[in-house]
Amino acid sequence: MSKQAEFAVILKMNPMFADLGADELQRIAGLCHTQQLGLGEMLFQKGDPGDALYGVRRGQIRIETGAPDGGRLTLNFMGSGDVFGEVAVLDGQSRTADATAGEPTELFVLRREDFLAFLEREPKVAIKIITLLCQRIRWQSERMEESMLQPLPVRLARRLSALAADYGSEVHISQEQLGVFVGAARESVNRQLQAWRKDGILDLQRGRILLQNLNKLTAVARNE
Amino acid sequence: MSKQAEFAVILKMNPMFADLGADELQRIAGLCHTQQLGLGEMLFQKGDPGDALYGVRRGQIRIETGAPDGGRLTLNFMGSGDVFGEVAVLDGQSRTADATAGEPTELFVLRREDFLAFLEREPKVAIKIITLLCQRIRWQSERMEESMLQPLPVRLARRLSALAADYGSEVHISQEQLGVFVGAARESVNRQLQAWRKDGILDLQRGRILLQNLNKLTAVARNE
DNA sequence: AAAGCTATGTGACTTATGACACACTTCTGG
DNA sequence: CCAGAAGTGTGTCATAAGTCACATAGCTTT
Repeated sequence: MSKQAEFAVILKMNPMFADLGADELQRIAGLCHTQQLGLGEMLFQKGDPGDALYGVRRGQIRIETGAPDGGRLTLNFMGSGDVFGEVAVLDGQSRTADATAGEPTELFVLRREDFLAFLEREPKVAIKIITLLCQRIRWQSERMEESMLQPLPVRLARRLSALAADYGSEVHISQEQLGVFVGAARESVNRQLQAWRKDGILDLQRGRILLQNLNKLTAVARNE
Repeated sequence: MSKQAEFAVILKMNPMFADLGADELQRIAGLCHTQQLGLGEMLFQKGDPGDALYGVRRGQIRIETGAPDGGRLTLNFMGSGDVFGEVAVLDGQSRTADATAGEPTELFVLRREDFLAFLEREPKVAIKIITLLCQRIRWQSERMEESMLQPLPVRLARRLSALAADYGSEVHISQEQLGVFVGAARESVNRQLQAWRKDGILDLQRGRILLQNLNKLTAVARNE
């Protein structure tokens, strides 16, 4: 498969582009470049202009930010097939976090100027993008309000389920970072995890959580 | 002033359109119609297709929804100069609340089909709209997460300040509805308001709140 | 292997807020 | 003008979650 075709498939997986037609995606993918990064190499840092969208072809990118205590906190991992910077490519605002390669990595790059020129030539696609952004706005306003008001166990279960979807039943994350993700104190996270461990829903190891009963977890996530 | 020019001014006040040029706004305003509503008449109800954006020329529209207990809850008032349905006009999704006229009302109407046809003819405007939507997405994701985690006094102070900006120092709202706005129990709202009353920040009457020291209130809103 | 750092586990305490109960007040319709 | 509804004020209690303090366990660096 050509690089372009490969990129089109990756874009198709992203909700932001999923509703576009195959031909439109092909033409967007035709605008792409590729870029190599060595282990630990920095892709961009906080404050850099958002001048491109990236798709991970192979390797891993860590999205991280300086923590208040001076340490570093990893906010997210982007693995093969993940797309990030969809918003930046559209509005050009500066990056809000750092991105570095956690492994040797190859990226698809869609530059902002190329994409905007394309949208100007293809207003129908621009309108589809507008529709998708609107959906995202609605989704955000519904979810956020609802989600942050949920009790800790629900937020935690949702986050763990999401991580499990990406990384399988063995989630490699510290309880500290999990606390940052769900906006809770480490101790509270620990207490909830302990309770679930006693119920056999999961098991705990240093820096790792082993999901053993994802069904029960998603039941909690649904808050039923 | 012509109706079109009047509508252009109203649109310009809305952050969604504020960055557009005067000529572009004029042309968008040229697409508008007007509509009259008698007191209590319904503009649309929950579930209706979002086929238009509205600007209030005179009168008042109440955005409300059926409450779980069967009563009705007013989510927002739109007065002269307010614009609503900006997202619906772009994505056509169904309305998420009801809208009825709280007074005899005259509206500017910008129909979805007209606006989309315009955007297709003017891709540069479409791209500006995309940029604005992106800003809104960013603003939402930053604010929401932060905002819902604030303690009640901060959320309450922010909401009151916002209401004061729209309606002046005499805010006509029940403590019950204020509770819905900030996601808190009526009693908690009452206790906080009592505390502020004792500090001379505001005074309370049935169905009304009189802001007497907006500076102190905004200080609380900044959470300093 | 010793030392030391980082992550985890847990108890004690505090605080914010929701839930319930009830009294009191103001408004509104017949 | 009266009855009932709607809005408000307040006390009591329960609970979720943060904070602090400290013990323990597992990696890792000489």
